[in-house]
Amino acid sequence: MARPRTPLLSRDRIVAAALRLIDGEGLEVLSTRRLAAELSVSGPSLYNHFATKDELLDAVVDSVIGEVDLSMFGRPDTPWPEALRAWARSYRAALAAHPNIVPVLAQGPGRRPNALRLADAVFGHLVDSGWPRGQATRIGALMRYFVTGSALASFAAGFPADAEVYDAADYPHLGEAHRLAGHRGTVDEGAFETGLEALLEGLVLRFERLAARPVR
Amino acid sequence: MARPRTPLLSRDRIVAAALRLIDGEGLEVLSTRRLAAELSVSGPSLYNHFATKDELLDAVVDSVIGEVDLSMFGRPDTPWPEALRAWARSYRAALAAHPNIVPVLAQGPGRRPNALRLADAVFGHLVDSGWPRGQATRIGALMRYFVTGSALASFAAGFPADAEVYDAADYPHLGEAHRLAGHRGTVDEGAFETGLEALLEGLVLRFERLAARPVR
DNA sequence: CTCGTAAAACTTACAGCGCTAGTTTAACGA
DNA sequence: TCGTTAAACTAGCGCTGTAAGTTTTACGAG
Repeated sequence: MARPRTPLLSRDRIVAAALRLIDGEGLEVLSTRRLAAELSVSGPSLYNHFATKDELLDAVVDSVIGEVDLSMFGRPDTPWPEALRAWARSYRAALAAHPNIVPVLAQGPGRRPNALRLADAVFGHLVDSGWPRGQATRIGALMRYFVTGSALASFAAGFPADAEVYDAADYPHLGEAHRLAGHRGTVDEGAFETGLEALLEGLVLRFERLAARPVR
Repeated sequence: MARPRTPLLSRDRIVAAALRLIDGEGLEVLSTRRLAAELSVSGPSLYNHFATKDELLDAVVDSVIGEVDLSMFGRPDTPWPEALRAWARSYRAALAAHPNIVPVLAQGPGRRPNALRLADAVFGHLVDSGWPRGQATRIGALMRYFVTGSALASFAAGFPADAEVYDAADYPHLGEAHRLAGHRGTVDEGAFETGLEALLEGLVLRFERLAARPVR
């Protein structure tokens, strides 16, 4: 077939179909052929819209980043610790809604539009709140480390559910670790919330120390 | 050729060669054929030692985790904040020494021997220091989130070096972001250290609050 | 020592992968 | 109208992980 009268594909259509496939069946299922079949076209047709499969995956990642709520940064009266907390939760929720794309998201450069928009919002609010620019940059970075790390893989699932794995000679403190996998949601969520609160508390202390001496 | 008189391969040899190849040329270069060629054998021979390529990669990951220094947890007189700090730095350094395998490491379950040994050491030291077991579990998890997140991708490299990308209408606060990529090392390292200190400070506050009320 | 079994190497081959090159037709603008 | 560009298809390439079959060696039981 030659060029159709009405376009069969668009970047948005392709991205949405790819995300649906990845969410529904996993990242490794996303081949160009499989995705094309979902869109009732042939594999190479995708290359009319994306130069490489990686470019397509970048666009999928950016659409997920676009789901992160940034509204808390648009309210100058919202204290930065509260804004960071709300944002980190929204960020993690967006990633949790699409766990299968997170490995790509966590690894790749963040340089696409929604990622830059996110960085701009966080950085802007911190600087407006009084953080020096260099520190604000670091906070943007470290929060990304923490949130993407927490969304990437389940900590609890890393422990086999078979109690016999934990030979007391090798792992003297892991006698109860086989129970973790069965509480995966609460363990992982609890760790995220604990870490988030610890980070915020630590940053508040740092901010107060900065406020107690001249801002340069 | 049939079975040789002296073994050509062993799991350790295969893992070491795989890590060398990944470190030297990247993860995507590691095909079974390429790895086999490095070992002067044929691709399918690897399957005598590992059931799948994923199992091989798991073993490579575990060898990297084995490089993390855990000695600070063997000294009961070392305060837990100092032990966590030293460990997090060693953990990140081990990952920084092998950046190309980090995506696999960060994503996969941690259930192999060295990963369990690491978890045992951290958990054990925290519990011995007075942390309740549930909290100690969370701390082990959140530290993993943070360290692997920080080692996974450069934050600074996520910002294009071309200043024209940052249209002030879209990104009003990112006027200087094009400079980040040129300071990649110091930005990323600084963010890690800032986050680590904030985490530890926050956890110290939490520990003191726990100590101020009955331990259950 | 013999013999059956398991193990470790090789070769051949499969199905699937991302992507290129070439062809056909439609859209677009001069 | 016509040349160029764009979007779809087909055929095909080199590469991927891995299965199946063959050959030889190691091992342990009898």
